Amino acid sequence: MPFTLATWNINSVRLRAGLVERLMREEAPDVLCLQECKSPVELLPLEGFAALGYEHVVARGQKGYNGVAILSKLPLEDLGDKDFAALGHSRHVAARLENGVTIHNFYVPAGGDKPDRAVNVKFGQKLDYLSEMRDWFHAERPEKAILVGDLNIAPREDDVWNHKQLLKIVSHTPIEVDHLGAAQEAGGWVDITRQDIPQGNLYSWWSYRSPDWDAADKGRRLDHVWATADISSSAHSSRVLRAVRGWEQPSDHAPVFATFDL
DNA sequence: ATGGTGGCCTTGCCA
Repeated sequence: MPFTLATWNINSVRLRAGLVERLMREEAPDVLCLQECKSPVELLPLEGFAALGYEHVVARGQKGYNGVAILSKLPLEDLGDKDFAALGHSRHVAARLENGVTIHNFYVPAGGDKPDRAVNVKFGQKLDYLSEMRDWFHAERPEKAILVGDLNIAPREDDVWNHKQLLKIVSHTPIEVDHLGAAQEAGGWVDITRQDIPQGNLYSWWSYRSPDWDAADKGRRLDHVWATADISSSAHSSRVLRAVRGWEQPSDHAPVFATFDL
């Protein structure tokens, strides 16, 4: 049974519930993972989602910041959440589909402006968060699992609009890329998006501060779809829906899709 | 080196 999964940093799900519903109507992924919902779970606008067939929800939230949700047409079992780096933030939740596939939905800390933990606590928290992800995956050895989310790191040179210019910019520094790679390696995670689209520049985020984001195209690939090796060969049809970044009152992120034949 | 935009916890904080 093939199923299609999408990940999207929505930057306030209550403000953009209409955009979520539009994506559900037009693209109809079986599972839609959201980050930065910025809402307590009890205030999520779930009625409209359920009316479109997304009746199954596993979410964590808090007022104003962070928040992750898995909205699904398929039944979900809540597998809980982990508070990596003990931040007390809603940045992870996991669920299992009836076919036995586990889905991890992550919103990794952005890390502040200065890439130096001695002067920027948030950068240290980001690195610690990634180290604890690494340790957890090393202990858990995930199988039949998919990891998606806004990982707030663009690891490859062609994941950013200008590699050299961004080497000291948080999201593309070598130490962040190393930490992300260690977490990926520890879980045996395969980068599904790059398995399907191995060549060429690919972005999922364009800053609001860029006056003409589309023409300037100063993007970064911050949003990822990973899978464990045992199911990675069943993945195909990865794509970034860049046009969604151009919708009315958009999120600064575009959704990333993949399909799995399982 | 700086500031640019956007959302919410608002007159600052976070991304």
